[in-house]
Amino acid sequence: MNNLPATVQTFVLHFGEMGSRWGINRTVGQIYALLYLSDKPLNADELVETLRFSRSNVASGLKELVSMNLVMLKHMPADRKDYYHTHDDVWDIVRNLVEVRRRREVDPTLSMLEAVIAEQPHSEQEKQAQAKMNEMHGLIKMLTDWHSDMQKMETERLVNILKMGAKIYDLFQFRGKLKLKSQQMTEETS
Amino acid sequence: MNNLPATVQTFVLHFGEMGSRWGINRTVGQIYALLYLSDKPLNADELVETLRFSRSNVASGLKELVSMNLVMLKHMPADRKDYYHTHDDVWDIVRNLVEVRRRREVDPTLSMLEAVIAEQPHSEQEKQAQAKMNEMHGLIKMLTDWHSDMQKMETERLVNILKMGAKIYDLFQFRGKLKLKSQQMTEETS
DNA sequence: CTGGATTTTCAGTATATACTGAAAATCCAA
DNA sequence: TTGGATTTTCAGTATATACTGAAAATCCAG
Repeated sequence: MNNLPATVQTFVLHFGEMGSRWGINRTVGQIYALLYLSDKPLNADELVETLRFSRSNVASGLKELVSMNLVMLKHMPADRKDYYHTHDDVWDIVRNLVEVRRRREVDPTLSMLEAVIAEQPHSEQEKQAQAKMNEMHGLIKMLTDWHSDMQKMETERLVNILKMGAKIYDLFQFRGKLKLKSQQMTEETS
Repeated sequence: MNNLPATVQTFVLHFGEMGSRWGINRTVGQIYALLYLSDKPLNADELVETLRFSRSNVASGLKELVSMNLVMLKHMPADRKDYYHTHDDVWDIVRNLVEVRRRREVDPTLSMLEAVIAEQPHSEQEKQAQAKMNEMHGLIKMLTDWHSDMQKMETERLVNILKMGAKIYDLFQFRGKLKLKSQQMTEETS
C-alpha cells in the first residue's frame, strides 16, 4: 500500500470505505479500486502484496467481483496465474452495477409485491396496506421499465439525453402534444 | 408481529432483509416498512409491541430514520408520546432516499476525486491513474447534474419523462438539431 | 503419472455492528 | 416545584460478518 502513489492510495482507501455502505465490503472495494486504476491486469499475489490482505481474503473478494461481473479474468501468455481487470469503459461499469443490483434487490422486491398484492385481504386495514404496496409497486415498475429502456441505448445517445436533463421538455414548445402522447402511454402500460 | 396480517408481515420482513443490503439494518428496515404501511402514525411502544425489538433499539432506529428524513415526527392531541409517520407520496420517498444517499456517498466521492485529480503526478503510472479518476469524475458529475435537474421537477412532469423513456428521441425526427444543442451544452459545462 | 505452482475451501478467530436493559435525562401537567 | 410519563444514553453482550492460515483440491508442464 505504501508503495502506491499518494493519489492512488487515497482513492483505494476511499472506495474501501464506500464499499462498506453498499453491502460490498472494504476488502472488495479496495481490490476493485486498485484494478480499476491499474493500466494492466493484476494477479492475486500482486493484490496481496499491495493491499496486505490474506491470500484467501483476496481470493474470495475476486470471486465476488467476478460474480458481479465487475471484474474479469484474463490469462497472460506463458503465465499460469489468473489475471484480473475491470471494464475499460466507465459506462459499462455503471451499467453493470445497476444491472446487478437490480437483479439482486429490485426484482425480488417486485415479485414479493406482486405476490402480496394478489392476496385476498382479510381486513380493512390489510386492504389499505395493500393499496400502499400497490402504489410502491407501480413506482418501482415505472423506474425499472425506464431503466430497461436506457440500458438498451448506446452510450452516446444516453449521454446526450442526460446532458439535456430537464431541458428536454423546454426545448420544444409542444407541451400539449407531449402530454397527450404520454397519456396514451399510461393507458398502454397500466 | 403475529398479530399483523400475513401480507403486511411478509412486506415488513422483506424490507428488513433488503435494508441490510443498503447500509440500513434489519431493524430500521422493518420499522420503516411498518410505518409506511400504517394508515396512522405509530408511537415507539406500538412498534416495540408489534416488532418485538427492545425499546432502545426502536428508539435509535427511529432516530436514524428521522435523520434520513424518511420518517417524520408528529404529535397527537392530548398525548405526550411521539408519533412517527412516513411521507404519504411515494415519490417524496424516493426523492429523499436518493437525496440522502447522494449527500452521504456521492458528494464526498466527488470531492475526493477533485482533490486527487488536482494533485501533481509523480510518475507516469500515477498520471494515467489520474486520467481514469478524471473519467470517473466526469461520469459521476454528469449523473449528479442530471439528478439535480430531475430533483427540481414536479412529479407529474417527471413521470411523463420516465414514461416516455427512450421514445423521447424517437418522437422527434430532428436528430441533427438535437445533436447540435447537446454539443453546445457540453462546451458550457466542461 | 508426478510434482510444483496456483487457487479454493474451511474451521477457527477477530472485528465490527446490532441489540439489550437499566439507569439517566427530559419533559410537562398538576 | 414535583413526580410520573416518556425518551435518550450507554456500557455490556450477542450476533453477524470479515479475515486468516493451513490444508485440500486443481491444474498443467515435463
